[in-house]
Amino acid sequence: MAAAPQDRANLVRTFELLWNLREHSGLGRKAGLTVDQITSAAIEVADAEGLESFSMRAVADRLGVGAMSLYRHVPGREELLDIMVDRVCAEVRYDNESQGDASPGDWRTRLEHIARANRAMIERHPWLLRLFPRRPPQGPGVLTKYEAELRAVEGIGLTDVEMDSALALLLGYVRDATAGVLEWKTVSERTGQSDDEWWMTIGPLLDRVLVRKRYPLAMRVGTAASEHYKGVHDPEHTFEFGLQRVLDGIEAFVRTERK
Amino acid sequence: MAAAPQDRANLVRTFELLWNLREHSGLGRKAGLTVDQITSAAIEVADAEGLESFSMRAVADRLGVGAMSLYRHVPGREELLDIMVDRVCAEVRYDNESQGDASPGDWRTRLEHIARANRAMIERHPWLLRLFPRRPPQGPGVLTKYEAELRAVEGIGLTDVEMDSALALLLGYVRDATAGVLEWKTVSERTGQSDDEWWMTIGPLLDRVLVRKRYPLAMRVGTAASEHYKGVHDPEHTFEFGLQRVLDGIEAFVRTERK
DNA sequence: ACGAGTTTGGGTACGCCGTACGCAAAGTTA
DNA sequence: TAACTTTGCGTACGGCGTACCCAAACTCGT
Repeated sequence: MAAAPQDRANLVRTFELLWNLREHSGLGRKAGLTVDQITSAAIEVADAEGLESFSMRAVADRLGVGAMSLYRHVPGREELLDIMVDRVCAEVRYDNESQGDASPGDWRTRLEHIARANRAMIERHPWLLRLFPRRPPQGPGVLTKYEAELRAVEGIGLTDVEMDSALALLLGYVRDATAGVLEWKTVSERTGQSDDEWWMTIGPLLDRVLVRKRYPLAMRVGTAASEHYKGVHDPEHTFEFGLQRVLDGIEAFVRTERK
Repeated sequence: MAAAPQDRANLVRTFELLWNLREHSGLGRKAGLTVDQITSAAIEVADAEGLESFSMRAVADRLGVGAMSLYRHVPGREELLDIMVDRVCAEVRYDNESQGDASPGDWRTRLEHIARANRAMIERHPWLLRLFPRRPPQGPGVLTKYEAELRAVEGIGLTDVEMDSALALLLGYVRDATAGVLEWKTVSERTGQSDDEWWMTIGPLLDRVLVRKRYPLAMRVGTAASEHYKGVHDPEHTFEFGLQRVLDGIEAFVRTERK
């Protein structure tokens, strides 16, 4: 539990990697590998195979190099994950709607845009879900994204801490809801079992122990929710439901603070 | 990605374990180990050492048995985690406030109680956070808890799917907010670095790259939020802020549906 | 041109992990 | 006591992160 000086050194080095602060002396053998290449390959592996198949060896294989070569450029696996997070945060852009050209009071539209952009980011890179909770890497990608998100709630009558809390609430919801959508919609990432097969197995078992009588509400609602997700309704609809509830909650607070 | 029959067999076996459906033939050597003992030891290990130190060997060591003995009683690591989840869900009790003896219309108080009970559960067992998103094990603990939570929102004017969505919204918030509290409050579970040490290292680095000018909002709000968490204010306050926003959002919806 | 110095690539190895397999110990039943 | 069933668990395999170390590739001073 003690803080090893090694940890601190890695933290500093990762920070320098994130901000491109390390200058090359010009001496020595030319690097055939860059941090950017490693990061790209790592993201490709995680996107394609999932986090549980993500390993230093897999990343190295994809680059056609030896496993230990990666450690010349990146402190370790955990730090590489931080760099990956910063990179995918950098790829989300709040170009128009969240900026000043929308009416300044229309923060709700801006937050909706932010919510959808974050959901899209997670759907592009589902492994992000397995990384939370995590201390966010303080790189340019994360900070730019955070700054843009703060601009969306700036000047609507919240204190600094409330702005942070409101954003955390919104983005937390997006993570959770997106996780729900991904969990139910597609083949399960970890077990390799599709949702249908899962219900086909578990449903009869539940009947067998007569839990319908002991858990009437759970069975009724569970079935309804399951049907709902299975495609009769749009999973989009469920995401929107919670999103509007969150925004309503923030809106109610903004109004009482302003009055 | 194909569904191995092995997975299905494990699913069935785990279900039988959860519901105590396996009867003993009476023959053969007496079992010196029970699933309950294994589950208890496993929870103790995860509580004490964290999920990253949780391993089959560690659990076996705590029980004073060989590692492979566990596999006589439990299909594998993943299934043991499912059983642990069901167990800790069973230990949360919604005794009084969330039941019918409160006024039937006071669903908001009931949901607050549920939120706090779930937060307490996560704080007792922080490793739960690393398990989401996860298909919930359909055991007695999980189902009892779900049933009780549904009773809190039954009959207030929501459809079945909306009841499920509202609960998912609330519990998702609780997970996220509790993760935030734990992340900032105590020594970090994974890196072994305390939050103070982290800021001591990262703060000067941020200054060095002059990001205060490029990310004015992020720096201002980040500092404010950090001070807030560090103890000037109660972390309880932040949890409550988001909780009330979520409940406001649900309340606004309930009202419009009823009118 | 050439050795010295510096940096990179990566092979080997160690200690973890989950767990398949198979055998010995311990119990019941005939 | 013999046959059978169930449990405990030692051994072993393949995979992981990564410490260590040396050779290859490059620049520079001479």
